[in-house]
Amino acid sequence: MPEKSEIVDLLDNIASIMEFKGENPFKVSAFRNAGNSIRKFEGDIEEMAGANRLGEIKGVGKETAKVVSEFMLTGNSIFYQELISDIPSGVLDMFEIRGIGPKKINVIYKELNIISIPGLAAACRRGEIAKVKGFGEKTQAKILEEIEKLERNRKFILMDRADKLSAKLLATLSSVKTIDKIEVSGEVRRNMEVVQEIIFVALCPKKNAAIKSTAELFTSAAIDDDELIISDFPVPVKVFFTQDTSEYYNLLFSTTATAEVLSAVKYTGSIAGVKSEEDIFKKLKMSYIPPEMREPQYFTIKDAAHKKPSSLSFGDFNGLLHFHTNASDGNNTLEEMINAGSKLGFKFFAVCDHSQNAAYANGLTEERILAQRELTKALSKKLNVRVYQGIESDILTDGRLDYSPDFLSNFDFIVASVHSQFNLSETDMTARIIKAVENPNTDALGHPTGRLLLARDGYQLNIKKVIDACAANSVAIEINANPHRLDLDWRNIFYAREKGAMFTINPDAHSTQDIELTNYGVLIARKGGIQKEEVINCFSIQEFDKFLSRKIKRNF
DNA sequence: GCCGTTTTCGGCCCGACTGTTTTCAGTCG
Repeated sequence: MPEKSEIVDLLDNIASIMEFKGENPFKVSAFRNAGNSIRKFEGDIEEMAGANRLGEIKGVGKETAKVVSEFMLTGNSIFYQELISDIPSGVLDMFEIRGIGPKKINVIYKELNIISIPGLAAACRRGEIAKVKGFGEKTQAKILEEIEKLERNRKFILMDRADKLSAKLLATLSSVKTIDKIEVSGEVRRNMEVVQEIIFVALCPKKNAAIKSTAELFTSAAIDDDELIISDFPVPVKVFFTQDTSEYYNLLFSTTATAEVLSAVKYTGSIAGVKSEEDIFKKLKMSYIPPEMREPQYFTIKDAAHKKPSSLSFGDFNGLLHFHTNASDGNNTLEEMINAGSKLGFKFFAVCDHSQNAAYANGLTEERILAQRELTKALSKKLNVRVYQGIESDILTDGRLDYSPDFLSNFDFIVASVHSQFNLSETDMTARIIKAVENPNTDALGHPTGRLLLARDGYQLNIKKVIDACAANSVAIEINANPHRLDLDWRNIFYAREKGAMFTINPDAHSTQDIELTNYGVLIARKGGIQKEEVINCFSIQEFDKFLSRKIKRNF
């Protein structure tokens, strides 16, 4: 049964290809809208399809419902297959290139007869693209740059996908009778934000039998000595087998860290006679380092106290601080978000919808904020939880926050974020963000670099200067827990902690399901050794109130 | 293609940005 995201992708692909073929733009957006409706739909899609009720979802009509139910039943769509039947597959690949869309791809294919990404890259290098009407030198350079980025990024998957895939694989591999013990290793074990291979280490008394029966579970599995390489998934999966306990821990240790770190801890080869990873550290005459901190940056930590492993967990969280509702671009009402958060153990809430400048996200006008403030008061009483009136205020191009200074003091909690004008110079962007951080109304800096992992680089920024400003102004630095962001990058956590900065770990939830994304932020925070005392979400209500009142007396 | 109805046909989100143009098309969020 296809996942919901696969259904949405199918409808999006159909829309793009129709656009490429010059279909009626409204027909195109009908497919795109149907995809959006299904993405936002909270009920059971499978059940709706089974009961022939997909058409009841707003935005899904007769035709789109037909495509979806066929796809769910057969994993295919004849409509889609017919649509792409006369287009070379290499042309379809071009839709992944950022910066060019269906119209430009059409020109590339029809006028230049280019039918693959490598062919397009070659034409760019020969300078042929710049000569075409509607294109130019800059577009040509941009296409080439994006193709190169795409080729690099193709080798990786995001943390959430790796997490789910490795959990599924672990369950499968654990069911192999000849495997006594198996653990995930490598990048997944180090809580890496992007992953290019998934590694397991297996202990098995009958090694060859275990390798053989494991290989049989997969379509494409190659045996290389004591290692199985499985190519059934978006990234390679490697399983290392051993029948020796000491070797098992050596394998776990050596496949967890990179060569750079193994060299830093002077691990030159298997250490005999160990019964655990702790034993290996003892033999290396070092104190234990948890897997997620086994990174080169660990060895640059100046304050010995910061080397302490983090015990931070989802259970430490009291405050759900940066989330959206259907007042701006979220899917759920404030009440639904609070109820869902309460069930997960959150005790106080700061709704942070988009500010008025964010028109694309239905940002709230002053009038609508005042209405939301009444709602927060009513819900506080009704649900018996503390609800703060927050905002994710856009940082305008000149560094001012959205709304007038007078009106800003109406908010209890302000996350300041950049959502526009990404292309400033490093100097201008740094000054812009520092100005926002120095604004006495700002409580937190949202997704500090604006990066989208495997998709878009962060803006040009002197991150250290920004961190300095956050620390100096008691502004919490966000670790945005959305797997596409995971921003602040964990590599900058060490510097931020050194400067005494506070952190806020937020799901940036746009639906009730998103709240649990907080977990990915926790995994990232643990890489930097962050303790719960450094995270404002883990404060008690009293401590959080104290944090809010640290600067100015609010109007509330 | 979907929706809604003043129900079987007409309207469908749009502004910013970029790079290409010489007044605008394509892409993105």
